[in-house]
Amino acid sequence: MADIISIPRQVLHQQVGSRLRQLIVEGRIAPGAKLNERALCEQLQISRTPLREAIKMLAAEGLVALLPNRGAVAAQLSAQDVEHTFEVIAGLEGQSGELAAQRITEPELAEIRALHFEMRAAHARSDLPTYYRLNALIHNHINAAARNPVLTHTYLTVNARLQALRFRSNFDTAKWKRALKEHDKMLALLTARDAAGLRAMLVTHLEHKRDVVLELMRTGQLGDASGVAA
Amino acid sequence: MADIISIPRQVLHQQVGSRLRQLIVEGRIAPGAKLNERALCEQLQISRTPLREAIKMLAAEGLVALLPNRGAVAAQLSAQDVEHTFEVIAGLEGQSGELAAQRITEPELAEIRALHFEMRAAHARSDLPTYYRLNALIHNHINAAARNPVLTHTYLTVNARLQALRFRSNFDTAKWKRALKEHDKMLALLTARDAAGLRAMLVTHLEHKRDVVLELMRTGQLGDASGVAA
DNA sequence: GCCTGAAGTTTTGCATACAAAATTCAATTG
DNA sequence: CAATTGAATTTTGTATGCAAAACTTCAGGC
Repeated sequence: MADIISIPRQVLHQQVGSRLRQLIVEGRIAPGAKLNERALCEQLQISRTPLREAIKMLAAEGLVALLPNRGAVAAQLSAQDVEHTFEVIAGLEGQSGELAAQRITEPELAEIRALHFEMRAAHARSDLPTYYRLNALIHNHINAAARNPVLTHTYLTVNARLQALRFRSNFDTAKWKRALKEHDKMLALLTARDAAGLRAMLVTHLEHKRDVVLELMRTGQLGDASGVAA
Repeated sequence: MADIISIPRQVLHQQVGSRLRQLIVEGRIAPGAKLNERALCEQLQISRTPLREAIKMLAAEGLVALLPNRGAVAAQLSAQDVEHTFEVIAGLEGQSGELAAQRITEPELAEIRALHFEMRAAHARSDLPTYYRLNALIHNHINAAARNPVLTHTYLTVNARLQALRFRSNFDTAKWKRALKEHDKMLALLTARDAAGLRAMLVTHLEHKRDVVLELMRTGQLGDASGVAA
């Protein structure tokens, strides 16, 4: 009999890891910000051991950088890092689209279509947060339809590093419309099970996303949702 | 002035991480084997704190699995895991080949060519260990020529999980010859800067490697270079 | 004979203690 | 007044201690 009463909550370092990951991805710990152990311990009401273990996990994921004898800081991507990361993400999403077109089931496709129209609705309302949420959800659903947990895990890990960047980026109307149009096309290609076409479309889509992010970096408009800890 | 005397050796958990990674990748800690903290502490002459931190890093890399309240075991891939992982590696190597064909310099190409002929020599001598070493080196050099550190890091991380599997796999003469022929082709495509062709060739090459590994798994011939700790 | 289960042992998970490195900051000197 | 040095403080890195969970062993019951 499995777990009637207990709810053996995840071990602490996993919980802490999830929480820290969330804080960094949402930008509440700003890129480059120092992770002060004592401060985080107090905030999270834990001792340093599980905190440090969690930090090591995030370091392996590339979300924080370890400075020997100087602790850890939230990863901060240079323009070059962003280019490199998007190049990898484009490859991963391209592959995931290619596989999804081959493997997706009707119900899965229906769900993505539903999300697609919800996203269009959010666009019509200029509801950016909802748009972002649905956009990410669609990409994740396509990824899931590729039926490859290793691919999904790799994608999520690499993508997490970009999430903090994109989180608050408002982009202009023309580019938003272009992104929408690309999503229309993606849906059509997925419906037609056009694997090569969807791969190409996703790669292009990601290149455009990259350009948007790079431009926001240049003009310094990235979401500094600072105000961490303490 | 930077580091004239000190040599501030890496922090302990990094060293331990590297060592453990090596032990697992080389199969000296067998897949599925338990990582006993006390035993490893004694063997490595360290305390449990840095060891546990190292284990958490390897868990994030996918080299060990964490069992709540039951410690960690070296990752053990099922046939499905192997298929999924090779699918991802094929994508990553394909992309890396595509980029390398666009970005490789003459000296880099010359070095790969040299390694290629060394590898052919090892084949002629039926020197499997040397063949493996050079084979891996060639793939790493192609990867490096893609000039994308994020891609390289992702590739190395995912590939590490397979390394333990391939490490001792002897494969039959026909398949070995086929692999050699594929390498000849790869070199030609790289010389011709045929990006799409090299991508396709690498994907095929990886599919063949996958089939070799899967067959070895089925027939139970995988290198159990067991004999860990103590 | 095999399952059950309870005491003892081991092992893991978290907290704390201690040591070394880095940072801070004020006093001193050029 | 700027720069520098060095003591005080903070912070990180490692070791150890303690409690809870898991495993082992062995006796007893069905």
